[in-house]
Amino acid sequence: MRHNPTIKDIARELCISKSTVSRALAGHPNVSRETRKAVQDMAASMRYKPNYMARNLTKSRTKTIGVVVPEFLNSFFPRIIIQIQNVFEKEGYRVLITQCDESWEAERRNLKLLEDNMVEGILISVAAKGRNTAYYEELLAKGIPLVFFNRTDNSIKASSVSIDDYKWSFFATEHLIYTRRGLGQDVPRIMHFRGPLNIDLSNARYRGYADALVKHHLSTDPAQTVLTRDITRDEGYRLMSQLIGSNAVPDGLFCFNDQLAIGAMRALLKSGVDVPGRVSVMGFSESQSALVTVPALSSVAQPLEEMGKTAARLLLEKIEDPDSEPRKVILNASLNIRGSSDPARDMI
Amino acid sequence: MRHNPTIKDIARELCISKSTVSRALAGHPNVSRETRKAVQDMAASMRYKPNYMARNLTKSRTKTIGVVVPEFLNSFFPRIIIQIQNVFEKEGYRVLITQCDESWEAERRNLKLLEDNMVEGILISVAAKGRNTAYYEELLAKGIPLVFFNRTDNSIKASSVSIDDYKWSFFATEHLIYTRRGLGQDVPRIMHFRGPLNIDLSNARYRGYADALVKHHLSTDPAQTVLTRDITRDEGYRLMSQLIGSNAVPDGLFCFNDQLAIGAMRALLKSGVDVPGRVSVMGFSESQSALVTVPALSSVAQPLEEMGKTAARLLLEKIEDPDSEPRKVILNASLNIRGSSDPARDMI
DNA sequence: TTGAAAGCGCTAACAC
DNA sequence: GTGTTAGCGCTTTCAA
Repeated sequence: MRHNPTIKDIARELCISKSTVSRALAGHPNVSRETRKAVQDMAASMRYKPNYMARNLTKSRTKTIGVVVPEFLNSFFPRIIIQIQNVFEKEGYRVLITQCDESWEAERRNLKLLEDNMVEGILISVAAKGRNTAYYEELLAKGIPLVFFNRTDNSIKASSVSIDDYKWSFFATEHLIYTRRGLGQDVPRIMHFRGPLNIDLSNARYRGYADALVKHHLSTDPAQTVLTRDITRDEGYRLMSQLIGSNAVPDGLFCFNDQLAIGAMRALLKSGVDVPGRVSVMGFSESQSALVTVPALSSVAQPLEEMGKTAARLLLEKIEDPDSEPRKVILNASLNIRGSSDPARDMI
Repeated sequence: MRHNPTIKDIARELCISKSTVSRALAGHPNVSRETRKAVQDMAASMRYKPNYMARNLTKSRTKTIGVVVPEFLNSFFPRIIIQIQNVFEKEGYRVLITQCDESWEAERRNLKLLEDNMVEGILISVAAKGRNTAYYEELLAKGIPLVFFNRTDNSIKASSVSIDDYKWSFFATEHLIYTRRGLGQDVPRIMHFRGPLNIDLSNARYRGYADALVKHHLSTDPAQTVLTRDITRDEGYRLMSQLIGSNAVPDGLFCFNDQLAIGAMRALLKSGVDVPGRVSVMGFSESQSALVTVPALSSVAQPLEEMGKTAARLLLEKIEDPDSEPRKVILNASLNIRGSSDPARDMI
């Protein structure tokens, strides 16, 4: 690294003190107009850049926040992250992004990494495997604010942004029921591929599903709910292949996420089972691929951009006023009905 | 932020000087075994963490590098980024990630942002729209090393990692020719959806395509190559719809990337055109969705993990030895033939 | 083997 | 308005 000009250099050049330079640059009131102008011109001509480390050291701040997501290979989290970055960069913060591949240990390592980097706050969506509740609390106790988004940890007293997973799962399941009944099946058998138990929202989604069945007087046989090992396409494919093998193909399938749904649909198509004619399939969270499958996948769309922005603002709020009360924001969502669940829709 | 313990605190506690503490912690040789032990124990019990800003300020380093990618909604760049992070975190660096949504101006802003953050080096894959060559050179001149990956700027003298886009496009095109000939079409009409002209590799891909046609004595009518406006699914869909409308559906289609290919395939399927029976389609870069379409999409697979690791190491090399010569690394790739191009393959 | 002192670049009292 | 001084937490001569 070459030597960058410092306020000292500017001061020497102008034969004034560095405090004056500092003040002029910081836009302090008590600087004469001429001095300020001179300093600004000199700074520009020397291509001066403030050294943020020195500045932050004196102010004992880092102006850095961290983001922890379970994965970022699907477009879901990247779309949120982009918004987070937008908000924080505007405020002069740096954003450190980490992903943990759904692993509990990696999540912990990431949190530690961010802590070591002295971030002023952390935005997190919890991993599918395992739970770091104790560590979240430790961070909170150390004065590092946490804001949860999408996948929250409800046992923690911290701000969060999410949608009403219960409600939308209820609606999604009802949609499947209505559709199958519309096709003449009065008592459709609707199954659920249920996400990991240690994601709070996966339980909410399950309850939404189950309650919809109850409301419509349908069987809630536990065998209709399959707990998934992973939340990937491969897992969806595997589970549905099993069902096909044991002749237990349902009339409707509501999946924890799109990946599972896409995998399941693929297994069905491969076996020549008609989707949606024979089985209606619904995903959740509207992935990139929902519009790539044939038929296109019905899913619950979340306002990701808003979620990112809101999460960022909640964290900013907490950083600026550490004593502010945590807030739980619930965003709206929507049901995107496509060909995978409803024969009346375009298949492509 | 609460007050973290500093070496001063440790020193006071142990009644020794902070220089000794610093040395003990840094693993300097000239510290007695007992002192070192005492310091380490005390540091552990006080939960001491070095303040990286102070450390970096004294050493006038930032231990931060930046990454600039054109987008990260497709899994392509995230997969590379994960590897970059792995390499650099192991070396104690922070990684700042930025994306520019293919925009030239946003890319420039990102570079500036990274520069303001005093990164010690930048890993970049250039945006589709516009080119910041002059700015790259400015950064290089300022002593900030740049390493290009995937999408390089060949006019810049800097290290880079990529695959041989010409060669693999040539192979991909040959595959289409062989397949169509195998189906009895001696003189197949192979089209190309060509990527943005200001991405160097998009020209390489075009040349590979064109040369394959020449080799096999096929028409290289310019009308067979369509310059795309974007490199998205929508654009692929739009272009193919036009071709269908004007009755100009080709026998084979080689696309700049998977997104275009998927969009094109969708337009074909929507119009009831048989893929691959009537048209063989090939993408490039093996996206997440390649295995979601029906038929599955043939594509050129790149070693993304290796690309990320290699790019990271090249940058590290350059940071540690600024005078080292730039190196251009070409990685191997492979042709993944699936149902979209070859009727002999599984469609699902 | 250890300590004292200077300094990295910047900000913020406190004087004048 | 402006300069002086001290200090953020750490490393690194230079002495002892």
